[in-house]
Amino acid sequence: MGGAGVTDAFVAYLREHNQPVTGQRLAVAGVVLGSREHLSADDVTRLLDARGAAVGTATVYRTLEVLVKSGLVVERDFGEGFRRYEPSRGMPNHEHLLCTACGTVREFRDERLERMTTLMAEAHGFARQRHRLVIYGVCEECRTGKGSSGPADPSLRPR
Amino acid sequence: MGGAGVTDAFVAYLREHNQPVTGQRLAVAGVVLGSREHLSADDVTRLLDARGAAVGTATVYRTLEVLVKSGLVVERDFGEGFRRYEPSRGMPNHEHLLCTACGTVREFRDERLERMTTLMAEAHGFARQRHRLVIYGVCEECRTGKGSSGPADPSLRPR
DNA sequence: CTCATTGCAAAGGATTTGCACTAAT
DNA sequence: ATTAGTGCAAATCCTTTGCAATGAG
Repeated sequence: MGGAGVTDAFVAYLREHNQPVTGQRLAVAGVVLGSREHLSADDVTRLLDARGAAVGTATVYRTLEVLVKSGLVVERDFGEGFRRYEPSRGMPNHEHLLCTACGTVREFRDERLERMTTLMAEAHGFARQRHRLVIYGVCEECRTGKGSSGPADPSLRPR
Repeated sequence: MGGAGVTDAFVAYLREHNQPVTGQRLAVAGVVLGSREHLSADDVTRLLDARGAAVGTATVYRTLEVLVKSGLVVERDFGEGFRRYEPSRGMPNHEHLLCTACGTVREFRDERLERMTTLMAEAHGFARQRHRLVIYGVCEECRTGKGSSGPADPSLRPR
């Protein structure tokens, strides 16, 4: 299946911080770090249920927080009313494209934005910390009617 | 004070749509349309209370919805966990700068972004609908320590 | 008068927290 | 053994909804 030891870095992080390495934490980390999607806390809970390794809601949230603090996962808010989590992979700063029809998220990088937003902030006396760009639109699959290549996992969307 | 008839357009809208023109609606519209801030539903409620014209929470939300539908007000979500509302004024599409220290919002326009985001979306097979750019940073006042020129109204922030 | 709006309180969805219980070290 | 994590349920926060009372046209 692929993701053999995707959680290794997380285990290392926990050990370094003298935090217990529990089965629940490994399960949550495995799901988030092993996914290419931008999962919501609920998505994670559901995937774990489906996988037969149910974890309590509170623990899912608490573990996501630890993952974010470890730097292995990034928290996103696309204005949908809930947060999503994605593994930090290599791509440091990237932008998002959100399909308003199926909810799929595509990411891409554009170096210009980094510099542009810094200049824009300076022009208004702000010391830039970060920026968030989300482009809302309709993906190719939704436009051409092909219900294929979407989120893939049925237990994810629709919400 | 300035805003004599800022709600005229709203009254016209309500009449055109055969909707009752109530005191509460005018009060909410007066606060939102007459403000230069990006108010939350709670800010609106509090401003009305302070103004001695208290309006029920549900009515505030319902009226904000009508204002948004009328096109006179725009709804924003800066990922703070709640929504903000701002009058549509002239500025059609603009970006936001949010001070992570005091919560102040500054807006600005940059024509390039419109075209850029359209191209970015197309490059990934998306039909662009809109975009949202928020630059997070620290405003000049907060950096220089001067607690002046901030949100102005004490009943607004802190939340 | 008649129907839509209002206000209050209950309902909701996402996320957090209190606390007894269980497990990691 | 100790200490921290876990689950469940209760609690929060923002927003929505049900429903009787109220007010606009």
